[in-house]
Amino acid sequence: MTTIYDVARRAGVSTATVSRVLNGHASVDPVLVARVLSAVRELGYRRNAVARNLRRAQTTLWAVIISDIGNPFFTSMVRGIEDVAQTAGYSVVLCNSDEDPDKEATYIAAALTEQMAGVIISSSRRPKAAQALVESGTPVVAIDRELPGADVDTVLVANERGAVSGTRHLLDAGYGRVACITGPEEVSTARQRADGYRRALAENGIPIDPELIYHADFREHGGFVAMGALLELDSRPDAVFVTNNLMTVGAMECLVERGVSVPDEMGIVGFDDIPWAHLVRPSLTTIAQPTYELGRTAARLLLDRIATVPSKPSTIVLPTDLRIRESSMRRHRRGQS
Amino acid sequence: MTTIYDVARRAGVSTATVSRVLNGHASVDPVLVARVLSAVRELGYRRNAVARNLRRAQTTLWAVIISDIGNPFFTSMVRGIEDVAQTAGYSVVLCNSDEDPDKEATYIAAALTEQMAGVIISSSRRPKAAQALVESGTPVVAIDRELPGADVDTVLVANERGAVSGTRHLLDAGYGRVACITGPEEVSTARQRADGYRRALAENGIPIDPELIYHADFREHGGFVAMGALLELDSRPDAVFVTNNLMTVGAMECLVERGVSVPDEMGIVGFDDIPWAHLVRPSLTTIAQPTYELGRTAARLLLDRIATVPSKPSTIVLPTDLRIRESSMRRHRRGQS
DNA sequence: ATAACTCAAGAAATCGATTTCTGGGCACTG
DNA sequence: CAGTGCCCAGAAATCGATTTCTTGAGTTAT
Repeated sequence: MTTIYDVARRAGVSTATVSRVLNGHASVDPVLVARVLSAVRELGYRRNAVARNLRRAQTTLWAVIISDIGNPFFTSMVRGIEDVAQTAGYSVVLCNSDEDPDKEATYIAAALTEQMAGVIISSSRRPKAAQALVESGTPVVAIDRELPGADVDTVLVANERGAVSGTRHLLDAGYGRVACITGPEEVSTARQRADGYRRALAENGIPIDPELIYHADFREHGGFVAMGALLELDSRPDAVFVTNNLMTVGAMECLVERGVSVPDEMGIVGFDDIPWAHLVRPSLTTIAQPTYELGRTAARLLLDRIATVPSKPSTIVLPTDLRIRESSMRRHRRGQS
Repeated sequence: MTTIYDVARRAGVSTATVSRVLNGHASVDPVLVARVLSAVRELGYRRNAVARNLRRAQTTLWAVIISDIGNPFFTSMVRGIEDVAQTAGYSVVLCNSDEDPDKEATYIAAALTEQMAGVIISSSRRPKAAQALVESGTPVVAIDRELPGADVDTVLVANERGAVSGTRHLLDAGYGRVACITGPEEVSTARQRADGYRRALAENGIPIDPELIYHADFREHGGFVAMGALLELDSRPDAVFVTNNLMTVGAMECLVERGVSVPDEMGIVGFDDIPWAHLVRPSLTTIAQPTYELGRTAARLLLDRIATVPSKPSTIVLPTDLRIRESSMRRHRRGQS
């Protein structure tokens, strides 16, 4: 491995001068610049980023901690983050916590010991580890989910409002008994979307039936199980609002398996679009989120935070978009069960 | 930031002893061990990984370079890699090249300057940059696609064989004029899968019609355009074999838009499963790949390569699995166009 | 013409860990 | 009891860059 010393020797200058040439922080005699640059070229020198990071006490790495890399919602978000990061000269370390607080803590610890330049996190549950992050002074941005107990920059979508629009749409379409499958109570998005569901019912003067609200795990299987449970109820719902994409798919599978026809016997609206929602039959009505934009926004906030430390954390809320497709369009009005 | 010196002072020992305690490389008086550990705890000391990496001349980071983070095939693969990496104490840096050789070169350079412990790469096109990687002695594993001009550990699926099975299946189902939409010629998977298509035709004594082989870009839009072009042919095909998942989706969209009924007017088989293929109507017949296992295997190869440098690179080929669903099951035999 | 100042480049310190080198103390052996 | 080894812990070197400090040459002003 060639080092800066090799370059300095070959160019007949000191390492300080080589460093100055490479970083352009001070003026250097053009003759020496040329000598250094050609020495670099001849030796195929590549500077050791680890040594550099040590001296400068920071890296060009961002940790992005998400809870499920298998969910297209997160990958689209990551892409948005990545695109901004790369143009700003940062690389993204992807950390998949799988909704496991221990795994998440491990990654946060790694971000700290590796001196990462910043962290973008969509936290599962209540992480005490995140406290340490914030206290260490590492720039942090919460994305998609609030970071409980930490005052940091945050990018969210209008969860409650989106949920209201989806639920209201089901009611407007003529469904009378609308259920809700939501995520773990500790997760802010699960709570807010369920709140929106409740508000939409309240606005229509419909009493809330706790039996119709089911907490699952935000995964496909959870949606499947939840849907099954709802179908077993004595007074079965005729529509369901599902608060994330994977659970929506699981619920659909359950309905297909049991031969419940959508949208006639059961209307369904899911929060967050899925790729190819339009190819699924019946095509799925969804509350789409600006996933890519979510990532870009978080990344820009992080850039700002890295550049200028002292300023109050801001929260940005992006709008959702109700995409009406077949799964919520009952063709024949039937007697409500 | 507390350093190892702070810990040493507090424990009344030298930094060497602290290091020995923390790494467990040599025996240390249990009394001192206890003193060091309690000093660590009291100070909340966290070792600086950057300094450590510099001294040890290697990091605990893997670069995973893929060509499309939006493709569920790659994310599932990444998950497999990640799961192995984490249990072995490595973190994964995800690099999304977007099939852009320049972006890819940038990432490879970063992997080099950051002294990453290893690289797993699914290369777009012919990267000269990859040469530098291999020459530098960085352990490299090629995944999904061969790395042209470099002799490295490789994990692939049985592309040609899988393509043969998919094409043969279409012929067996009674389709007479089968087209093929494949990827860029420079990508090994695109070539091998097209080869499989040709072999299946040859085995059935069907002449290859070059008009029926379309090279697109492995993306959704590419599949859409390709399908459109095939439909314009004077003697239109009655089935199509598509060599990746996103292009399959694009082709389906085109067929839906033009009102071509699948599978009656057009049979379709896609390489690589898509999530929710069973919810799409008609459900898609696919040649499924063991994506997660692909990732795990590559990660294990990389671990081996890091542990024991000198050994000949190996190539592992994993099997594919034809999943027959509706899109290739013509219900009524029609006259071939 | 000399003092004060500017500026570029080299020498050396520094970042925070690991690892080699060194020396003192203890045990075992002849 | 002297000599040889061994083991453990501290001192110091080291990784490869950046950055501060120092020096000397050249410039400007009085």
